[in-house]
Amino acid sequence: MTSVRVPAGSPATEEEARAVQDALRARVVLDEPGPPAGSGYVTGVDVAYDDERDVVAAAAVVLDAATLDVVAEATAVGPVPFPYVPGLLAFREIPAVLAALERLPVAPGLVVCDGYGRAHPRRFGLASHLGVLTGLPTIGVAKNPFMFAYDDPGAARGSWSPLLADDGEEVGRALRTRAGVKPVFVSVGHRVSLAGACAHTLALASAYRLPETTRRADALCRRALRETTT
DNA sequence: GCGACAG
DNA sequence: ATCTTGTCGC
Repeated sequence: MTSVRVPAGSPATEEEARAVQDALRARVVLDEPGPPAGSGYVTGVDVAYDDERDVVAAAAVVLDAATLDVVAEATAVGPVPFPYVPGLLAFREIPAVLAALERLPVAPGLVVCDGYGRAHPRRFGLASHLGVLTGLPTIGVAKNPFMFAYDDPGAARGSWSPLLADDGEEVGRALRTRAGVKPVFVSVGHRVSLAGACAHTLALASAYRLPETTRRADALCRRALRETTT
């Protein structure tokens, strides 16, 4: 199991963190369609915590988008760099995720994050942040709607409805990946269109509600956390 | 001021 | 995120 400690260096205050988001937001690229779904590599990233021991473990799992076979995986562990604050999740997860991505032996391709991208109070969620820092195409697939409104999409797999901000902007989509099951909440991160993000999500989530990428990354980071004794 | 609030 | 057993079902 590849594992490495993550370097320190995070905002000292919430105000500082919000300022970082406001500064980096301008670098998000929204006018690229992104790679086509179903081919190339797709990488899932996720993290698990043990606040008692002050440990965060991240995992990055690369899948062949056509077969969903695992191509490569990497993990990284380190101290929890930031408390959980709604809207500032990225500062808690990104240092470890970056370290795990750097340990991969192959280029990640499109990165699927467990959380939001554009669907964020300041339009700069975890997926947007990771995209800007790495330059990679990224999308966010969340299990719960944050502070946005939506109508329940149709019961059929593939049905969707817009995820709307207060000002009426479509910041993402509630996408039904399995018939009759609670939808997932998709938003773009960096260099991918919303339609493309949904196409990737649907291609990755045929057997279960969540994309295979996040399922694999979730299992791996939990295991890495369990096996960490430092 | 009070509550809501991705993971 | 995390605390947490057994159980019903494919």
